[in-house]
Order: sequence, then C-alpha cells, then structure tokens
Amino acid sequence: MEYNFREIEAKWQKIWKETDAYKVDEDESKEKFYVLDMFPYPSGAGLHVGHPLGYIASDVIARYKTHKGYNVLHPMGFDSFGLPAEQYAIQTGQHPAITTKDNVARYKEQLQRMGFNYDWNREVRTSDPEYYRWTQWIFSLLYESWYNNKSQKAENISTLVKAFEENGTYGVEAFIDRDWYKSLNLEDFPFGEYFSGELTATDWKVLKPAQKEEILSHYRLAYLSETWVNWCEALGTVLANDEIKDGLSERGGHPVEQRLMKQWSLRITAYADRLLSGLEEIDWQDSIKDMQRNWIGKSKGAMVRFMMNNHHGHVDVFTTRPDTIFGVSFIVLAPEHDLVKQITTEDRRETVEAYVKRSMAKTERERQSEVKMVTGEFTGAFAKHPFTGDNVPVWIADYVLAGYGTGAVMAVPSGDERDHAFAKAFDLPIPNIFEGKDVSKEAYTEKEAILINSAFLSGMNYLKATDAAIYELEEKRLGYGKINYRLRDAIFSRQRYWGEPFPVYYVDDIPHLLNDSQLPLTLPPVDKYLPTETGEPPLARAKKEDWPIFEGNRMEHNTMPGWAGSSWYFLRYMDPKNTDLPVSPERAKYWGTVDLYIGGAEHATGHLLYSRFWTKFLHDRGYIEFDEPFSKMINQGMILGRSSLVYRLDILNYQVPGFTSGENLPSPRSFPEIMVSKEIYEDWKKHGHLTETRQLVRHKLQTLLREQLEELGSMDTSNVTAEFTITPLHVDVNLVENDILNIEGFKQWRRQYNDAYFIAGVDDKYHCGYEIEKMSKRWYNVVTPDALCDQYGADTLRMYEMFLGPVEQSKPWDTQGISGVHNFLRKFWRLAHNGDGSVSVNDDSPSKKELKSLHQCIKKVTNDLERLSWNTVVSALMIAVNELTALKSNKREVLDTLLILISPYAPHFAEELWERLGHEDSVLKQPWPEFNPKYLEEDEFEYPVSFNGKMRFKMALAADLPREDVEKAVLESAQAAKYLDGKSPKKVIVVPKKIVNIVV
RNA sequence: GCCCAGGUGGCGGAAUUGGUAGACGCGCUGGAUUCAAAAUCCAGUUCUUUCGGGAGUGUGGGUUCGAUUCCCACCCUGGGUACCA
Repeated sequence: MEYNFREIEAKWQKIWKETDAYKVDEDESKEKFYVLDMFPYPSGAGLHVGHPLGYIASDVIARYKTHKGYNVLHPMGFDSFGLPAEQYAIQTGQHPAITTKDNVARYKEQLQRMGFNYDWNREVRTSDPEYYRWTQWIFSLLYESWYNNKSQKAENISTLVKAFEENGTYGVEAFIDRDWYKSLNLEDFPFGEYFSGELTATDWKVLKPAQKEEILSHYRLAYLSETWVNWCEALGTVLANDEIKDGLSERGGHPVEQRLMKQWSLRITAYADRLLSGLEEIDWQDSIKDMQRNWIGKSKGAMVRFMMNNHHGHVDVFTTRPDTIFGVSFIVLAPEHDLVKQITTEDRRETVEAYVKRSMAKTERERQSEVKMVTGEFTGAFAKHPFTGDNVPVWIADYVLAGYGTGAVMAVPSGDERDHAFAKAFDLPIPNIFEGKDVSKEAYTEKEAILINSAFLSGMNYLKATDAAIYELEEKRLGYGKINYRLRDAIFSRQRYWGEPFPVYYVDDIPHLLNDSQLPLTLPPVDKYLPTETGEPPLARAKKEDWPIFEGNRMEHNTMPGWAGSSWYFLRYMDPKNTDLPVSPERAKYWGTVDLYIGGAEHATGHLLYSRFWTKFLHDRGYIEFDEPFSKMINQGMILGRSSLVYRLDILNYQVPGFTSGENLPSPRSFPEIMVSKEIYEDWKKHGHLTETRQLVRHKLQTLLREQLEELGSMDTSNVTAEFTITPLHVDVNLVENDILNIEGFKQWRRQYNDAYFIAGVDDKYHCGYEIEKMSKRWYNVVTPDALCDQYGADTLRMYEMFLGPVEQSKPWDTQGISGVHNFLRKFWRLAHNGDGSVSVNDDSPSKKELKSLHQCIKKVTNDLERLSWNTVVSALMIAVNELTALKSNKREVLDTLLILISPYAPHFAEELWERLGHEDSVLKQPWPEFNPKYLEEDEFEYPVSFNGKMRFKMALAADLPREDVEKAVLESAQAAKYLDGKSPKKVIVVPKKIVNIVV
C-alpha cells in the first residue's frame, strides 16, 4: 500500500482525541518544560500557511522534550475579545460572542488538522466569563495596591493607610509623582495653600473619606485620571495616533479633536526600572530587548529651575547634561507649555500666539517630519541662570515636545545639535565650554572634553562635572538629580463593548470595587454596539436592569483593552479550571516561567511589556514565585506570499497601412484583453520596445486584427504598427502551476477574460511573473493549510514549513517545493514496504554502514533540536533516508529509531509506521535515542589538502596517523609534487582529522 | 538620523569553535522505464575556461598558514524608532 496520508492522519487524530493522548498532569516526578505559542486572535479569515509556522516549531519542541522525559505543557487558547468582532457586530447587529464562537471553532478545526499536541482540556478564551473573572480580579488587585520604593515592590494599599494613620507621610517612600498634590483642589482640604504633599497622622485623620480616597488614588497602581485623547465625534470613539491622517480619521476622514477624558490608567512607570533590569536575565532576541529599552527610555540627568526675571514664575527643565549648564544661552519651551501665555511680553504676544496656533494645528507627524526646518519665536521674557544670574532669553519652538520631560529645555548650543541649529538660525550666542573644541560650525556632542568657562565646573570631565553640578543645584535648592523615563502609564480604558467590563461602580463619581465574590461581572446586553448620542461608550446603553450586578449610581461604562486578557493567560493554562484563584500557588510553582515562547515580533512593546509588568506585580503580591513570564523567546519571521502576475498588453492606437475601407478603424478598446507572457514583458521593459519577442507579438496581433476586422480580407497586414503599453496584473495563484498559467481557468476566473487573447512564449506556454509580498486576499496569493493538508497531508506541511529556513527569518512561500518533502516521506515509507505494499522489515542486526548513517542522524537531529535549528533537522533526516535507501536497508533496529527521530515532525506518519512495524504501544512514549560515537569512528580519514588555503586534492590516511606522518605522506605524494612544482613548502599545517594546508 | 537583523547558485537555504563553500530540497537539462502520462530511478547543474586551470559568499581593505565566519570603512534590503533635552 502506498503512503495514504489522508487515511493515516484522520485515523490518528481520531485516536488521539478519543484517548486524550495529549492530556498533561502535574507530575512531580518529572522535570517540567513549558512551551507556549503566542495567543492567536481568531479572525474571520481563518489561518493561512504563515500562521502555523510558530505552532509547528513549538509542537516539534514539545514532542522532542516529551521523548526526552520532560513533563511538557503545550497549551493553546484564544485572545477572543477584540475589535473585528465588534466591528462586525456594529455592521450586522450580531452579538460579537456569536461571531467569536464561530471563528474560534474554525481556528480550532484548522489547528487540529495539523496534528498539534495541544492539551485542549486547558484551552482558555479571554472572552469567557470564567476567564475574565480573573482579569477583573487582577485589576481589583492593582487598584488595591501601591508601590513601596523602600521594599521595591507592590503592596496592599492597607499597609499605606496604616502608615498614614500612624505617622502620616513621614517615612513613606512610595512611587508617586513628585507634584501629585498640585492637582488637589486645596480649598477643600484643611492643609492650606502651602501644602507640599507631606501630611501628618492628624492631617490624615481629619480628612473626609472622599478626600482620603482622592489622595490614595495617587498611590494606587490602577487609578482614574483625566487624559488627553484623540476624540472622533463622527465615529463616536477614541482613535490611536496611527488611525489619524492629517487631523482626520483614517477611516471615513472625519475631524478629530483633543479631548480630556476620565480614564483608568495602570502605573507601569513604577516598574520602569525593574522592567529594564529584568531584560538582563531573559534570553530574548536583542532586537526585542532593545525595543523595550528604547520604549522605557531611561535617561539620567537633573531637574534645573530657572527663575523668571521680571515675572514671579519659573521654568523647570530636565537635562541629561547638567555638566554643560554654563553653556546655556537660551531656554526653549514647547509651544503648548503652560507658561507661554503668562510670560510673553506685549510686543511679542501677537507673533507668539500666531506661532502657537500654527503648531497646534499641525499633527504630531507633521511636526516630526519637519526636522530640517528650524522655527521658533522669542517670548520677550528672560529667565535667570541659576549659577551666573545672567539673563537667558526664553523662546518657544516646535522641536521641544510637551509630553517629554517638563516640556522645556535649557539650550546648550555648543553641546547639542538641535540647540546649535536653533542658535544659528536665530543668531543666538554659542558660548564654548569645551577645551580645545571648535563649536562655531557644529556642536560637540561627545562626553570626552574638559570643561572651560564653567566657573566651579571648569577643568572637570563629564562625570565629575555632572556630580558637582547636581550637588550645587541641590545645595542652592534650584534642582536635583533625576532619572527620567519616556515610558508613560498605560491607559486602561476603552470606549468599546467587546472587552472585559471593569468591576467598578460609582457613588457620587467616586469609584468603588465590586467584591471579589461578585465576580465575574458579565457584559450586559445592549441594543446597539455603538456609542450613545452623547458620546458615552456602548455600555452606557445598558439599562439598569440589564446589568447582572448594579450598584451605586452607575456602573463603569468603559471596558478593558485587548491586552488585559493576554497579559496573564500563560498563568491560566497552568490551572485553567481553578475557581479560587487565577492560578494556584502550587501549580504556578510547578510550571513556573515559560521555557520557550514562540511568536511574532510585532508585540515587542505591547503585550510583551505588559505581561512582564503583570508578572512582576503578581510576584510582588505573592501569587507567583517567578517575576519574568518568558525566559526564552523566539520570534518567528513572516511567511510572505508569492504573488503571480500576468501582463496585459494595452493597445493605445494602431495603423494598418493601405487599409482604407471605413474611415475609422475600430477602437482597440473594443478588442478582447490581450495577455502577453513574461518574457515579452521583460523584453519590452528592458529595451523600452520589443526586440527578440517582436515576431511573436506581431504575428498574434495580425491574427487578432484579421479576426476583428473581417474587411481586411486577404490584405497584407505585415506592416501593421501599434503603440502599446504593458501592465502587470495579479492573478490567483491557484490558476498558476510552476509559473505556467492555466489559461482555461484564467478565462473563467473573471468575465472580462472570457475571450482573452494570449501571446505565449517561445515554448508555447504562458509564463507568469511573480512578486514577493504579504499574503493577502487582495493579491490573490493566500495559501491555506487546509488545501495543503488535502493535497499532501499535515505531516508533509509540517515538515515543509520547518524545512523552508530558519524560523526567525521572513521568507517567501513556494508551494512548488513541498513536493520534495512529500517525496521524502514516501521514500521513507517505501523503506519499510515491499513493492506490493506489504510491510517488509528485517530483524537482523544492522551493518556498520547502516549504524553509521543512523547515528550520524541521531547526533545531528539531537544537536539541532537543542539549538532550535528546526530546518536542518529535516535535511539530516533526508540524508539518512537517502543513505539507507541506497543500502536497501530495512533493519528493524534502524527503522524504529528513525521513526522516533521523525515523530516530532511527522507524528501521524511515525505513529502509523510504528504500529505497522508491530509495536503495540505508541511512538509518543518512546525515549529519545542515544547517540553512540563509536559507530562514527573511522579507520581512515580523507584529508583535504590545500595549497595556500585552496583545496586541491584529497588523500585518505589512517585516522590515528600522527601529525608528522601525515605531513610526510602528503608531501611525498605525486599530487603534492605537481602543485609544489619543484619548490619546497614554506610551511605545512596539519590539523589531525581536519585539514592539511601547505604554504608555498 | 539612530538602533537592530540580514546580504551565499535560477530559487529556499547549509556550512555549530576560523579548517573541503554551495549540504538538503525546488527548479532546470539529459537518460531509463511507459502505448502515453503520472510516479519512480540514474546522471548532471556556482561562474568561467584554450579543459591545464582560473575566479567566487554585497563592495573595498585588514588580521591569519587558512576568513561566509574575526576587525575597519562603505553600499544595499528589511524591521523598529524618539527632534527625548
């Protein structure tokens, strides 16, 4: 019997399902291994061949580790809250839960067909109330937590309240904004206007509950705050920056305005430092780590206060170079800086306001793209230099961003390129503070020079001067050393329906948490999934009685963002049915961190950062022992589509010399579409006109014209001339095989091609071109795993995807190549079968050659799997099968072992042959074969002999021949004499069992 | 601009520690088998050549007995990004 993959795969998938073959239990007797795939969002389109790449890779490792004796957790689930389902609900009125359920079912079916060893008993879905109950619970825990800088971890808010009750803020070192108290409405508080954030136990005790609550909200890790958002009235929603183009929504082109909204935020900034330092411990690609480092954006420097000269205000600036403070010759504020209005002098007011107005009208993108253009305006005001007391002019300019630091910079034109350009443009002084450097042409931005003209800093280097400057600033109370982060707190509210509801209700606008025992708070039904007319989120549509729980004056109407559920899902897989906790401490301890995480790099600063944050937080609060979620991560590359192209010849006009009947020739637009083969297009493209393919086209055009213009009769049409252009068009890849177009299929594909004309190449075949681009419906280049499972089987597809190349790299999909892997499996199959299809296996002990092939394969496969080189394993298996086929080997010992080696890649195949070879148990249960070096030992080694590093000939010598004898044997050989050409070698290098190199 | 990854035959790629460049597969060429096709098998396939050789891993240089691998400069492709004080 031939290798009948359809029957075999269906058979084993059924058996695995019925016997629950991949069920995993906690087993203390075995070491654990946790392999995880990045959570998929089940879209309506289903999977294409690019999606399972990482799943196959993880499946191979999971199976390999199982053979190696590990207890392997390899779960799968779905990130099932999200926008596409909500969008569909808005359009159709269908509840997103239904859409989601259908899509998940389709995904699951596709995944199951690929033979993955997921333990589906552990499946989780973020939109399942039993799951999001715990997402809500974690939110509540964040709300009930503050960050203690002393212990460097999150603690229960009650410890903070207790501290306040005993000693006020004295001795409390919390993570809190230095200026937090400025937003309090101090008139209502008993401390008076000189309050600076410090309070005594007595102060605390006299506060009203609402006031206490307000103060605590500045400490909580989940808090409400007013945040600027991009509000689009027409769409009734908040938009992300990249959803806006030229101040209008990308979708629909509606106006977008900045609007303050009360939103939940998570204080991820408290973890900035730990998120940074934690990167040292984890084995991730450097590019991802760098992205996270940049995102967190830690910079060390100082806050410096510049008092205004003729005004009672002051400007605070953040600088990373306090050592250059004596080089300051002006100050620049962001145009939207609060102070601008107050300090601008009357004579400058009009110009300044115009500039502010202009920059506010520009989008973030525009302001960023105008890097080369230096613009700005003088406010007319002066500040005082903190050390010299000199007047420093205050300017405003686009290049200073309101959102970073304090929205103001002290400009040091001699040490900063942008400041330098600004000073040049507006003729401001460029005082030099660097010894031996010329700063008249460009700024000196390195940190190597000794300072001059810098009072007490003169003569110091960068490090010393930085410390000294900060020390002096602190002495004079005009500044302090500060570490600044680019990282912002994470906005955690979304004005959407299809997400986790917050377990929050309001009494007089003060938020309260539901009790944990009331969770989950499920989504109430709504009549429409759109925002209300007043711009409230969709949940505001739910009537009081529709809410499963309703407390206070109203419930929270926002829902959580997409990353809420995915920030902790890897924990739930450990204990998916737990009704007391997200995960039990015992299970969390057993499974621990994810040992191998495989997924795309697109989540570098979103999901991967938030997961780390939540893990650290849950660790702090004592729920898990580890504080990094993913200890090793591999980022799979994208599989790109290989689009096929046809080339349409568009005749612009044509002449038939001598043709006079009928004044006007019919328009070429009335002709059928003309498709030319790739070589014709290339000829035309290369020369600007046709050269070698000219005759092909000419003949065809003549025929065409004759058909279209019957009046031509027997006229000579050899002098027909035409002007034309050729346009490449995408064609469905299913109509193309091996770059040859299926012409009949193409004609049926679109109505306008029914009568199309084809000008083939010299071999009478129509050749298509191709282009590598993303797999997408619009390019007709999507290849689905289902189609390939039908045609070649899941095992072939699995092996082929791995065989394509390194998992991390992006690479084009080529359906052609899959036949090679399929043939390999059939070849392997034939090794154990007779020509008539009966099983044929030989129980004799294997020969030396057979054992050598086998053990070479064991060695290579094992090594490569350990270093996660999935693609080379396939080659190694092919080599072994090729060698064994050449030896006509069907020894049981060899085949059995080879089947275990191949089983991670082709599990159905391995299981079936294993059974056919007479085994009663499953191949899954077999221990991984051990490599024995003794089978690879050879008596002889074939030395490559090179001259000056170029390999010239080979010479077989005894493997244990000493170095000197090798040298002697080589030099005495006739071949060596030829290359030496009478000269004596200058030097001879012999590396035993490696190489001989002769220098002449 | 800066950061990261990468650049090897017609194509995907291999070469693990500096030691035979092009494994393995696709495609292509020729042959066997076949009424024919499919499938299978065999041989060939980096370029060049006067058939002795010669050149060759983006380009140029360097270190070395020996470099795809290490160092320097540059070019190109892909990804990321922040005018970040």
